[in-house]
Amino acid sequence: MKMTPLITSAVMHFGEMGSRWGFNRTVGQILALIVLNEEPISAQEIADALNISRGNTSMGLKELQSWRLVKQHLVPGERKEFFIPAGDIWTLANRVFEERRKREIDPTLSLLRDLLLDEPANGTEAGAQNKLNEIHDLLESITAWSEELQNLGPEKLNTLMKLGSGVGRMLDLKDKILPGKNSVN
Amino acid sequence: MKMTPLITSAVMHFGEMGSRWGFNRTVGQILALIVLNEEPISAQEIADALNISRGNTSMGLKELQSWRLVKQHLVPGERKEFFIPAGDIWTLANRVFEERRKREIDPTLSLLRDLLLDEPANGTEAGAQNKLNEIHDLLESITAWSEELQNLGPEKLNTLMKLGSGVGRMLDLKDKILPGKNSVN
DNA sequence: TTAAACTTTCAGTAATTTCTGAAACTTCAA
DNA sequence: TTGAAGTTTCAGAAATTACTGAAAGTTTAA
Repeated sequence: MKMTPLITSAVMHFGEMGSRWGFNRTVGQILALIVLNEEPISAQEIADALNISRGNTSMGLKELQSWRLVKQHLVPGERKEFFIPAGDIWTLANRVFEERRKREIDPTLSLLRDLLLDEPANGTEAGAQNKLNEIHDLLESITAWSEELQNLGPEKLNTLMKLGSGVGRMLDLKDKILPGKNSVN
Repeated sequence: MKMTPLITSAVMHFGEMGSRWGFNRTVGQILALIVLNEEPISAQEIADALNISRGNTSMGLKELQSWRLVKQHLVPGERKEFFIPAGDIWTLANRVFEERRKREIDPTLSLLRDLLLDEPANGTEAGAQNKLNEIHDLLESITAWSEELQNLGPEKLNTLMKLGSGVGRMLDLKDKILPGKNSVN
């Protein structure tokens, strides 16, 4: 595992950004290293390349596996475990979205559902509940929509993204194309 | 400013989630309080309701203003400043997306652009650059797409989201509807 | 101008998160 | 079974991030 200047810059940057993406510095670095490395890489090599303890490496790898971003790769004849990305870039990005949705939206959705079951005790609470209801509906739309996009599959999703402003024009025409169904207002 | 049990639960939860959404506990709590409160609320009232120092409140409000999530509201005849949400729930969600994109994607995009300008020094670097290029393209698509969705406006965006699986069928037909333009492949 | 009413800043402290490294654990070959 | 080669765990240390509160700053009214 040779850390060329290019790879070093990228790895360091992914470390910096790590915390903004939902994991910590070393987890970000480990991910970058595994993705950018052509060959499977062992935990010890990672620890050496990044100058971090073996323990930290182990925990980082565990976390990345819980995010389903990296997976183990058994090399025949080798005792130790090697790691590789859990899929192509597209898949990884999807996984990050999905995991983050689970961590950032789902818990709130569930709390909001609970809070909306209670009868408002007074005018103040009624007003607050209205707001919470709006938030709830919005988060639910986002969740449904993101699931929708997921099972559209990469190719179609790509088509949709590349469509650009065409999507607006298409929406204007949609009632002609998909009569009756799903019409809003 | 009366903290009913309902409002308290919501505010505490938004505090917990704050860090996952890109700001810290008290910033999350302050935001929730301002959104759920019908009337404009002063910094002092916020500090009292949340049991946090006046200084912390001031910094939190500054941060929320930098995210363009809350704004000042001048009450005639009152010396102190009051705060209200910077828009409806929809607007706020949009702002969060936008700010997060700025913090989470833009810096990476800019680094990747730089790294891709360099000539690869060897095979390893060439391979890494390929990956980086894939990541770059993906992030650029996401950025372009999210801008696209933004200036679609709330109504159309809502239509699109509510369209559900219809979007898949629509894509199958798109070449008939928008001949020539934006065709992919 | 003064001072009251309010806001902001920031040095220091507190709380939280991350990391280390030694010990415990696992697996496998001999 | 033993021990070598590896992995994981976790208590405590280090680093980072958030918070307090006193002091400095601002604004307005008299």
